[in-house]
Amino acid sequence: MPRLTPSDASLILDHVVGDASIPTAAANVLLAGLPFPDRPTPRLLRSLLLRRLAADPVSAAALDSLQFLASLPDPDPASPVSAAHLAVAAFLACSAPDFDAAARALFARPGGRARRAVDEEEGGDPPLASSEALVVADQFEAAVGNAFSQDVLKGLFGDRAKAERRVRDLLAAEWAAVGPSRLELAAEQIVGDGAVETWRAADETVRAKYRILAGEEKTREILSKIEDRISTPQVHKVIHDLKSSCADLHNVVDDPLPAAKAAADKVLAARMDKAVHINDEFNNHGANCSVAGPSAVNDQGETLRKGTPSSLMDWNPTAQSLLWEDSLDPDGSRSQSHRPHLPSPRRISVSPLQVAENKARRRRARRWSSVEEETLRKGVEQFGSSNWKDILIHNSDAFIGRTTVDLKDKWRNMTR
DNA sequence: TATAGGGATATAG
DNA sequence: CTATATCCCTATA
Repeated sequence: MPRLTPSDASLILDHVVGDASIPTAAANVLLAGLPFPDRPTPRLLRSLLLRRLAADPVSAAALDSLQFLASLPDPDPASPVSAAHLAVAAFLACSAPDFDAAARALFARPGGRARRAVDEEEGGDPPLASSEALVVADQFEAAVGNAFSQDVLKGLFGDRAKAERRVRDLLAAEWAAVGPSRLELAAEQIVGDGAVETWRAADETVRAKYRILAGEEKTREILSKIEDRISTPQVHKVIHDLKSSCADLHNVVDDPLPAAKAAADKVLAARMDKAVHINDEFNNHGANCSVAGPSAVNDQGETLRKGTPSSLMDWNPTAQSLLWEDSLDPDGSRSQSHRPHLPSPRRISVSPLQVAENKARRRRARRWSSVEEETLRKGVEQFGSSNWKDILIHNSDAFIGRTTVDLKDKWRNMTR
C-alpha cells in the first residue's frame, strides 16, 4: 500500500474532523495517527476549535479558542461568538480569587486580553467587537477597586452554567454552518452537478482517473451528456447569453465579497504560520495596538471608579443596552446623570451582505448518522418521547448541532 | 420556554 | 413526477 502523502492526510482530516457526527474521541485517534498539515484548511481549523471548545467550554483556553475562532475567514454573520466570548471572559473575571487582578488582566486598557479583542484597533474592527462587549469591558475596568461594582458584576456574570450555555449555543450555530469538505466538493465536481464541465475540460489521462472514481455507469452517463447536449449550438448560445448577462450584472453591481474574501485570506495566511502557538499569538498580538479610546469613555470610567457605590446601585444593567439603542433617539429627555460611563456610540456594522439578509439562512440539511439515531432511541427509552430537552442535554456529545425540535422531528420520522 | 403539529424545502427514487 | 428527510414557523400550555 502506498504511503499516505501529507496532502492526502490533510484531505482526510478536513473531511472527518469537520464532520459533526464523528465523535471527538474518534477524531482524536485520526489526528494522532495522521501528520497534521502545515497549512490546515479553514474548515479543519474551525472544527478543531469547536471540538476543543466543547471539551472545555469555560476557561482561559476556551477564551483562546473563541478569539482564534473569530479571526478565521468566512465567519458566519449570525454566529454568537461575540456573546460567548464575552460571557466566558466575564465569568473568568468574576470567579477569579482576586477580582481586581483578573478584571485588570482581562478588561483594563490597554493590555487586557478581552479588551484587546473587543476594542477598536488601527485598521478596522476586531472580530469580537460589539456594543455590548464594549459596555461590559468598560464596566469591568471601572469595577477594579470597587467592591460594590464587583458584587453587581458577579451577580450578572458569575454563573458558570450561563456562560457555558452561551458557548454551547455558539457551538450549535457554528457546527450547523460548517460547509462541505474538500473531498465532498471534489466528488461534486466529478460526479455531481459540475461533472459535465469538469469532464469536458479534462484530457484522456485525467478522464481515466475520473472513470475509476465515478464508476462505469456514472462515467457513461456523464460522457453521454457531454456528447448529447453540451455541444449543441443551442447550449452554446445559452451559455454565452448567461455569461454576458453575468458580466452586465458585474458592471452594475459592485460586489463587496471578493475584496472581503481577499482580506480574510490575508489574515488567515498570517495566522496559519502561528496556528500551533495560539497562546503566544494572543499574548503578543496587539502589544502595540492603539491605546486611546474616546476621551469621554476614559473620563466616565474614572468618574465611576471614584464615585459613590450608590450610583451603581441605581443603575439597572438590563436596561443598559436599551438605553444604548435609544441614544440615537432625538428625544433626549432622559437624564444623563443616571447613566454611568455609557460610551459614545461607535461604528455599527453596516455590511451590505448583512443588511440584505433580513432572514437567517436555512441550515444545510445534515443527514442523521446511525450513532445519532441509536442515541435518540436510547434517549426516548430513558426519558420518554416528549422530553427532547433532557435527551439533548444528556447526549450533547452525540447531538452536535441538533436542536430539541430536530430531535422531535427525527423521532416523528423514525416512528412513522 | 418547551413541545406539537403543519408546512416549506431539499433530496432520493 | 412522488415520497421521504430535514428544517422552519407558529400556536399552545
